[in-house]
Amino acid sequence: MGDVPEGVIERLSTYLNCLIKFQQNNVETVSSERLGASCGVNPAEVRRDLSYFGTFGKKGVGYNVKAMIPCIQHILGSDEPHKIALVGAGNLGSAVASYEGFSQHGFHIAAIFDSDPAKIGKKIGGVEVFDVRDLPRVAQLAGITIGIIAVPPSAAQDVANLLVEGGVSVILNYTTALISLPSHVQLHNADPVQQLLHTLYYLSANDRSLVRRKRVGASHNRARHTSRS
Amino acid sequence: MGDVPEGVIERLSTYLNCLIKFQQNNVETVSSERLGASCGVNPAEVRRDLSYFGTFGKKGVGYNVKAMIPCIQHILGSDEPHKIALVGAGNLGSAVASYEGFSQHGFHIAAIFDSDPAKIGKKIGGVEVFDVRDLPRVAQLAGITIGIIAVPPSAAQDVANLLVEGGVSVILNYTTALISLPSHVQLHNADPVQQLLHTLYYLSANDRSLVRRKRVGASHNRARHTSRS
DNA sequence: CTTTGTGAATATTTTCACAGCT
DNA sequence: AGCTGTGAAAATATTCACAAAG
Repeated sequence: MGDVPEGVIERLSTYLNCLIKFQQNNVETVSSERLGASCGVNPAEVRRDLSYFGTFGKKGVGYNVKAMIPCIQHILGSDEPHKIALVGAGNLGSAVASYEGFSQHGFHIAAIFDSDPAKIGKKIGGVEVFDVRDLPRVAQLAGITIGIIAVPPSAAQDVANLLVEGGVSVILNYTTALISLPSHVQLHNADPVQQLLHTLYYLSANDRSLVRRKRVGASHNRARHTSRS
Repeated sequence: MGDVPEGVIERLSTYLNCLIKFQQNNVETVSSERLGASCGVNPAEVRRDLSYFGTFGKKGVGYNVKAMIPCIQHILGSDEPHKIALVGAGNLGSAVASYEGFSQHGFHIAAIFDSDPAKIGKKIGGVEVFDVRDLPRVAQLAGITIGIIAVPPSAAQDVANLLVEGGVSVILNYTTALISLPSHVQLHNADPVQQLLHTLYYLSANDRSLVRRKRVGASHNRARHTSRS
């Protein structure tokens, strides 16, 4: 009953990142050992992760970097273009809008939305700012599939509703607000506070637990990594 | 040999968030069922997660919202203040600097760093911008434990090295760059592209896999959530 | 000799299901 | 009657270890 584990998909996007870096350094082939090392993943896990989708390597040689990249892009779906609606043209919105990394992976900010009349009609990074009330109409018209919420937390749920109405499939939420969504829409929380919070636990030796623990001060140290959200 | 699973810690910060929202709505007690529902987590998992750290609930009643919050804060370590060094005073840096959510959880941006002479010496959100070359010295002096990288990707590794030299324990990386770090420093990647990439896989029906799959078009739909990072 | 792809073994995480407290 | 806390079961995920390929 084993489908592709969620972790596999997360790691795949990490592998893709690494492979792109390898390519930039003119590395032609990588072994699962090398790829794993650069992502903080066990080599056997790299091999199994890839084996869910086919066989990509040459025994005795490894994986061809150049050939691998479009394969993973295809698996993830980043070989097709995806249109983004960015909501919120404030500080954070502007940062996201001016972020160069999107286009490299087929993402395209198609429209920006805000409620501030002073911003509506202007352009940010070459993209027009629309009235947020027009969001559902514009999003549907433009075929937007991804929404990014970069507004104050108090407005986040309203914005989420408009995005759903506009037909998006994925919402990336940069606020601390808790968002409720119909189950066919994916929610991904990217609030920096949330992200920092759970790293704190691993900071100082764990005498934090309020109950006697099994192994105290044990080794949770094999190069702690994280990515996801 | 089972220590506290990493997932538990991630969920804990989600529970905290939910509990704070419940408190704002004057909810006095929550059952694991209710808390779980609002976080997208199975009630039994909520109970087990909490049980790693003690017993917090009353049988037949549930968990006291007000009492629970400081407990989780203590477990995570967010009851103590934490100083942040923010590197990069551009668009993204400014967005992070003006983010109100930090202080609520004991985070405090103690210093901002940039390499642009035009920015050095100015203030952003009341915090002074220092020369990035002074980072190690200033960070050590101020007792900074967390570094946030919000510079162009090409400078990210250099910045990371300076942060390590400055003695930070956690680095939140907002760039696409791959960062190498000594194993005693926690790395957390928060690149929005990475975050979006792996959601794509779940977007359209999965005919993406390059090999025949077991159950095609199966149900991966129990209200897909994400947070971590 | 090197490195893949994968059955089988391990380890971890989640969920069930229920005894026991309030 | 309602809900927690937790053994035991089930489900998932990771890692080992090796046959087969280049």
